[in-house]
Amino acid sequence: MAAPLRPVPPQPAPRRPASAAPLGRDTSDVLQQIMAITDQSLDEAQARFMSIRQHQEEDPPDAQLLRLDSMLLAEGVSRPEKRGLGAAAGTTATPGGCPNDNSIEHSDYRAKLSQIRQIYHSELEKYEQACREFTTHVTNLLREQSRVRPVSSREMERMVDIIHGKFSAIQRQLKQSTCEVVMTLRSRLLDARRKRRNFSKHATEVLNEYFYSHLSNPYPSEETKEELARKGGITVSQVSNWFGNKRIRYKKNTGKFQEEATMYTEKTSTATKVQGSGAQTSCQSTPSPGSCGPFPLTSGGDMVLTLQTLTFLQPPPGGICLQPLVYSTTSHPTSSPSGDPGSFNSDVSN
DNA sequence: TTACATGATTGGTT
DNA sequence: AACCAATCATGTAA
Repeated sequence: MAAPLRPVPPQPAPRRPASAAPLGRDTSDVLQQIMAITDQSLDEAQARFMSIRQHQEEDPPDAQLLRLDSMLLAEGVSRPEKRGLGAAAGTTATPGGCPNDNSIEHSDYRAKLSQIRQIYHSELEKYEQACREFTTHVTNLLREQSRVRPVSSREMERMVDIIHGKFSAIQRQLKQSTCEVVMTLRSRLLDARRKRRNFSKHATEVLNEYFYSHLSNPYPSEETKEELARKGGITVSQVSNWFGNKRIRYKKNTGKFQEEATMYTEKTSTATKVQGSGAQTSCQSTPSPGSCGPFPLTSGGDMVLTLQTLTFLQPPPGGICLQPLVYSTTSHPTSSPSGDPGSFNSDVSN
């Protein structure tokens, strides 16, 4: 008979508004709805979610909830609207320097984020409303019961607390899964590596021309990098990356690049048919004494060769001499000394 | 689908 | 900070 109300199994509230989602619906439905926004690899996210969820039951929830809240806030999900844009995209740091077209991907990201935000808030709203209704329902029940048995206000409060606890657990799940989805989305849409695009042909030409006409010292100065970046329509970081990759790959397999090298040196050689007198150094700022450029010369470099193409015909025993032994009497601080940037053949000696 | 090319990232070194 | 070397992840041609 007067059975005290048990820690109620969440029953549907009596007067559920038509618009509200069914309260008894499993939260995984909500997860699915949110996750459907991002099209793939969400099984993984969900799996992670599940495992986190298990931990969650052991861990003190408050700290975790705080973390979730702050993350959702940082990602611009918690905030109802606007500023989500800046908050979301603003935190996106692409260390290597982003190509200038990433705003497109960012807008894609923001669009999806906005969808997530909408669903998140509408679900949150539903839960809150359901929670209120259910609390009212239970309170009413207790009041009815109080006619047949004494119901202390303490008991009332306790029941309300229990209900709120249950609902906040559900909300926590919602927050957790939203976080997961946002992270997945971020990594998919904002990770620069995933968006790699090959440079335009023109950019590659610009870079190659410089590289092969400065084989002795393929280390463009900051100014030169900027110039190359401007000409190729890419960023300075991309220029640096490109030269880093190029040097290492050229060094590793000089033979593979012979054809390319010949092509570019011929190209530039036509521009500087005559060089002669100045033996216009390629060996600016030599890092290691006795050798020219970053790729050590094996034999002290007493021979003065100025034909770049010879390099390709005669890879050094060590396999890492990029450049024919070009002697430099005048050593420049870095590449691209006076008037160099732009005219990549200024120190080509052929 | 696979193999190779290539831009970006990372960790270590100088 | 710049660079190297290894590696990752994507683009592309066969």
